[in-house]
Amino acid sequence: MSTIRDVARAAGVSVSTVSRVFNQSSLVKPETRRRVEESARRLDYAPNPTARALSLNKTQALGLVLPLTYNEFFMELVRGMDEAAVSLGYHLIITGSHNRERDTIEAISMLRSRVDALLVISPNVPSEAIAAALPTEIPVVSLFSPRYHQRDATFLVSNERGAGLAVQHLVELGHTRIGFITGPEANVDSRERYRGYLNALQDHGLPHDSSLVAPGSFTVPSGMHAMERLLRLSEPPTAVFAGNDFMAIGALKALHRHGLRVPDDVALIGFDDVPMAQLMSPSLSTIHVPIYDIGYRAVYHATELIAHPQTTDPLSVRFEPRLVPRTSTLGCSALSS
Amino acid sequence: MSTIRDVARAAGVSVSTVSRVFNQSSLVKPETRRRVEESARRLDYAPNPTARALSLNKTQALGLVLPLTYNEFFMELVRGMDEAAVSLGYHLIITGSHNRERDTIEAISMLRSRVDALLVISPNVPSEAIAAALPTEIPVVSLFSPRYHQRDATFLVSNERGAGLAVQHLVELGHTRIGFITGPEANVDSRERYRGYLNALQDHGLPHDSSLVAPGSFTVPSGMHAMERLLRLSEPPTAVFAGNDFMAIGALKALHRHGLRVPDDVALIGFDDVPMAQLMSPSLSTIHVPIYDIGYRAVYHATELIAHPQTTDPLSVRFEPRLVPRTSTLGCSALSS
DNA sequence: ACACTTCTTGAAACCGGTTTCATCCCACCA
DNA sequence: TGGTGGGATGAAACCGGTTTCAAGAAGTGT
Repeated sequence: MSTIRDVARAAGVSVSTVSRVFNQSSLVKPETRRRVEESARRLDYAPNPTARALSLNKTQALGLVLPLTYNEFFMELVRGMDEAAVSLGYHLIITGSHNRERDTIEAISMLRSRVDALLVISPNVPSEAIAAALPTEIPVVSLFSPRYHQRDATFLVSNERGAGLAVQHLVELGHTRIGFITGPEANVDSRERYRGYLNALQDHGLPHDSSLVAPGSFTVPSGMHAMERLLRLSEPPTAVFAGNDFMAIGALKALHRHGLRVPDDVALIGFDDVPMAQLMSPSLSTIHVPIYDIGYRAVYHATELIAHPQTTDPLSVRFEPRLVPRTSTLGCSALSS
Repeated sequence: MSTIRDVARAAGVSVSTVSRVFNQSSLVKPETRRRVEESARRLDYAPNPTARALSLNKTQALGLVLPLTYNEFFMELVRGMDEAAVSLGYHLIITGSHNRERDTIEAISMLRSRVDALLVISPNVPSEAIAAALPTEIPVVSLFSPRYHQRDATFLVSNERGAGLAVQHLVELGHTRIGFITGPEANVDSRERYRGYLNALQDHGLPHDSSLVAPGSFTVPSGMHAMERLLRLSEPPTAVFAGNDFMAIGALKALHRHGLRVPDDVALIGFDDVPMAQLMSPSLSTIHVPIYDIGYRAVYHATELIAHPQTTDPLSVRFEPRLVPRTSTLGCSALSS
C-alpha cells in the first residue's frame, strides 16, 4: 500500500498538503488539490486508518459487549446498531459476554482504548466488578442494564407499562385467573415486568394468587417447565403472561403437549415481539419492543457523546412498548395475515 | 492514560526496556523487569493497541461482512466466530451488507487495512465488482459464497448431499410426489440444493415434474406463497422439501391456513436446522448444518492464514449436514421431546 | 515602490509504540 | 593482565498519519 509520502513525492508537494487535501480542510489551491488527487488515484492511495487513529486519538470504532444468546432479540438490536454506525462513519466491534461476569469484564478491558465509546448490555449481571471495570475516559452507553451499570446514557424499555398492557388485554378478554412466568431473578427487565404484572392486577381489582406465578429464566425450556407447573394446579390459570416471547413459546409447546387449545383453553401472551412470535401457530400475542430502533438510537447517542463529551446529567431513555394482539389471545376470529 | 515513556521515566530505564518487558521478549535482567512492572502497575499502564497496530502492522482484528438478515442463522454463526476470535486474541469487526453489491463493496473497503483478515459472506451476490474489491494484501476467507468470490479459503455446506438426505427421507416414508421450494436464483446454496433434489429424484427412479417446483427467496413469506401455489395444483405434492427452514415455516403457515394437517396431508422438511425449527408445531424436520462450528472453524483458519500466509493452494472445506427427522415428517408417532 | 494582509505551502514535532544497532559492562580465559 | 564474547541496556529511526508554526508568494492600498 502506498503512503502519504509516496503521494506527496509523486505530486511534488509536502505531506502536509496531501493531508489537507484528504481532510477537506483549510484552503488548498484548486490546481494543487487536483494534482494531489490525481497522484493519489494513480497510486491507489487511501489513508491508513490505524495511523489516523493514533494521531487523532480517535478510532472511529464503537465497542459492543452483549450476551450472544437469545439469538433473535440481539440480532435485531445489532442490525439497528450497525445501520446507525455505518451511516455515521463508525465501526462496530462486537464481543460476547456469556452473561458471565468474568467474560464481561475481560471484554470491556480488551475493547477499552480500542474504541471511542462503549455499548454495554449486561441485563443479568448486576455486579460491582463490572461497574468498576467500565472505563471513564470514553462514553459508556448501557442498554437493558441495572442502574448499577448506568453511566453516561441508558436505554431501557417501559417494562411496567408494557406488562400493564398485557394484563389489561387479558382482562378485557374476560380473564380473571392470569398466570405469570418470570424471567431470571437478577434480570432488570424481568423484575420490572413482574412488578407491572402485580400492579396491573391490583389496578383491575383482581386478587393476587402467588401460586399463579411460576419462575422461568427467559429461555424456551424454562417457559415449558413453568407452564407444566401451572397446569398441575388444581385450578390452573385461564390466561398466562410470559415474561418474554421465548418463554411464551415454551409455554405454547407445553400446552400443545397436553392437548390444550390456545387460546380457547388457555390464552397466552409474551413480551418483546421477536420476529419469530408471529410465525408460531397460533401466532403469539405479545408486547412489541422497538428493538431495532433502540439499537439505532443507542449508537446515535454514543456518537453524540463522542462529539460533545458529557456535560449535562446522564441521559436515560425509556422506550414505550405497545400491544400486538394476535391469535394466541384473540383466537381465529381475527383472521389476521 | 500513561504512556510507555512515563513508565520508562518512572522506572529509570529506556522505553526499549519497557517495551521488552511487555513483549515477554529477549532477556531483561529480572531485577529490571521487576522495577518496570512495578512502575507500570503504579501508573496503571497498558500498551496502546493502536500504536502497537501501527508499529507492527497488525491490528489483531478480523473483519466480518455479512447480510444481517435471516436473523437466527447468522447469529449462530457469529457466536461461533466470536468464541474462536476471543480465544485466539482477536476482535471481530462486524458490518452488514444488506445483500446489496454496493453495501458489500463499501463494507469491504472500510474494513480493509483495518483488519488482519477478512471473512466475507455474500451468498446472494455473485458479482465481479465484489470479487475485484477483495483485498489482496490480507487473507480472505469466504463462507457460503460463489466460486467467484473464493480466495484463500472457503467454507461451504454439502448442499447436494443434504438435499439427497431430505429426499431420501421422504421417499422412505412412501412419498412419490415430492415438491420443492427453491431459494433465490443467484444463491449458491439454493442452486446446489435444487440440483441435489433433482439428482435424488432420479436416483430413486422418480419422475421429475417441474410443476412441483415453486420459486421462493429464503424468506418466510416467500415460502408461504410458494406453498399456496403448490396447493393450487390439480394434484398437489404429498410432501414438500423447502430450500431452507424459513421457507418451510412459511409453507407450514400456508398449510395451516388451508386447514391441512402436517404431516398427514402434506409432509414438510426444511434445511439448516435453525434453533427455531424445533420450536414450531409440528416441530420441523430438517437438514442440520453445523452453523456454530462453521463460524468457529472459519475464524480459526483465518488466524492460521495470518500466521502462515498462504503458501499452498486455496483451501475449500465442505461441512456435512445430517438429517434431523421431527414431527413435520414423522407425525406424532415419534413422541420426541 | 513600499508596507501590510491574506493565501498557500512546507518543515518538523508529535501520537505511542517496536526494533535495529551500537555501546557498555562484566565474566571468562589464556 | 589484556583481549574477547555475550548479556543488558539505550539512542534513534521507524510505522503513517495530523498539526503547529513559520515562511514565501501573491495581492491590496496609498
